[in-house]
Amino acid sequence: MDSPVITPPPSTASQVHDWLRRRVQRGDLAPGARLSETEIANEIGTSRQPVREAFIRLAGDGLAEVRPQRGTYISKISVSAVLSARLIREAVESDLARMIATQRPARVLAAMREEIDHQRRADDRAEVEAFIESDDRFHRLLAAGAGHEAVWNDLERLKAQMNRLRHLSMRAFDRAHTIRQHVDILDALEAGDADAAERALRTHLRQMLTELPRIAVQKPEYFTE
Amino acid sequence: MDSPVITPPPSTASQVHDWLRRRVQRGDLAPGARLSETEIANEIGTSRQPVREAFIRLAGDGLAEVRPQRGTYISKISVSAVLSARLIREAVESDLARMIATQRPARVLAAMREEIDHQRRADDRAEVEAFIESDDRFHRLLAAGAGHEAVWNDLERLKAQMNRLRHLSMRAFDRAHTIRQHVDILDALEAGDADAAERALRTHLRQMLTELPRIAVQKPEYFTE
DNA sequence: GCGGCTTTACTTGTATGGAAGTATGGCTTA
DNA sequence: TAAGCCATACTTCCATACAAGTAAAGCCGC
Repeated sequence: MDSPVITPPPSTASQVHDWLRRRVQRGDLAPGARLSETEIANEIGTSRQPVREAFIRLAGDGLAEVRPQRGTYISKISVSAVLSARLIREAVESDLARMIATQRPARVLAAMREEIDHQRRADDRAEVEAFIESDDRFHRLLAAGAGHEAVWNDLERLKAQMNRLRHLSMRAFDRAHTIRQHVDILDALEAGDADAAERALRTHLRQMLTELPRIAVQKPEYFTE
Repeated sequence: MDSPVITPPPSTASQVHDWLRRRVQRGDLAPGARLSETEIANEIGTSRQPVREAFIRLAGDGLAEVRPQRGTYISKISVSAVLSARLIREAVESDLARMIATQRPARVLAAMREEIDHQRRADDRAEVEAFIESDDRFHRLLAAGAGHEAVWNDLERLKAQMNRLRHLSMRAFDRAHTIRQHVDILDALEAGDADAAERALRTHLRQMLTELPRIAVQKPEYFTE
């Protein structure tokens, strides 16, 4: 019998932290934007302390920088950090794809097919947020299918950097292109062709290498390095 | 002309954080150990607030858990987290090794050879800490050689979990074995044989798969999952 | 002896005031 | 006009007090 998991009621600080993190990832808070303990505290009706602690956690996520006596700012998107994160994802997901190609777990492959359908619908309706979430689930299934779902959580911090970029760059063309590449990956996995799956996956993730410069030129004030 | 990089004086909170993190990684603070804001504050002569903020950062590193109204504890070593971290490292370093094998940057290869000498000396003198540090530098050179040193920083959080295990498991036999495997890797890199380098590296990192169960049985109270 | 309640000593969470550092705009002075 | 000083209005950091929840020891009644 499973024991129920007892979770303590979320503290003010952690709620503020979650709220800020979501806003940063969605691009609602722009890179370089200034935050103020006092201002947010007044806004939500608490003292400065919980807000301050939320800032510390946000800095721990790499999404903000606290400069003593000067102010707290949303981190700009570091080009080199994005490139590193991308390289890591490519390496890890390649290995995961090879594992799946040899095991071909039916339920996971079916779930991936379903996500692709989901992405088609989201694309038709131009629902950007839903598309991104399904895209995330598709890649998460790679880890789950290989029996290493925990890997995905470890990459959370890295993905945070890439997610901000994705919210900036997502266009209708990109979505259609992404779906085609997902199909290529899944076809190779279902065929049990590890080499083809790895190639398709690396191609897919290298897409970002062409998007990054485009966005960096378009919104240079959002980037560093 | 390079401008000097201005770093603000380290705050009390960040100093406490650094201190705690080092102690956790060296195994000085055992997994499951209890921490107290008040106790540490009195010990170092400050108020609870900076200590508390150091706890928050430590929790962000995945090295502690703050349980509201109950206490703060050093995280136990999560078996699944270690396995995930290992899998990620294997995937990433394999790719890095392949890059180096094709480029063969002379200075980096020489530096790696030097680190191996360093490791031999540390092994002779049974200097565990020095050995581990050199081991770290050896692997870091993989990233640097491939022109992606930033990757290594991104893996810092993952390595933190593995480092604690390494401090628990390090024996004279392991050190000698590690050195031999480092030589295998470097030989393959210098020969420009990407496949051999990848094989040697994966073999090396899979060593942990045999060490983990041994330690987990020996000190079960340090582990979860 | 033993189950259950109460007290008490802890824990972390939040509020608030002041200290110290930084940036900015305006004034002074040449 | 322009350079330099200075007051002022911020910022984060730290200290302190109090609030609220937890856990364990001890007492009480049976």
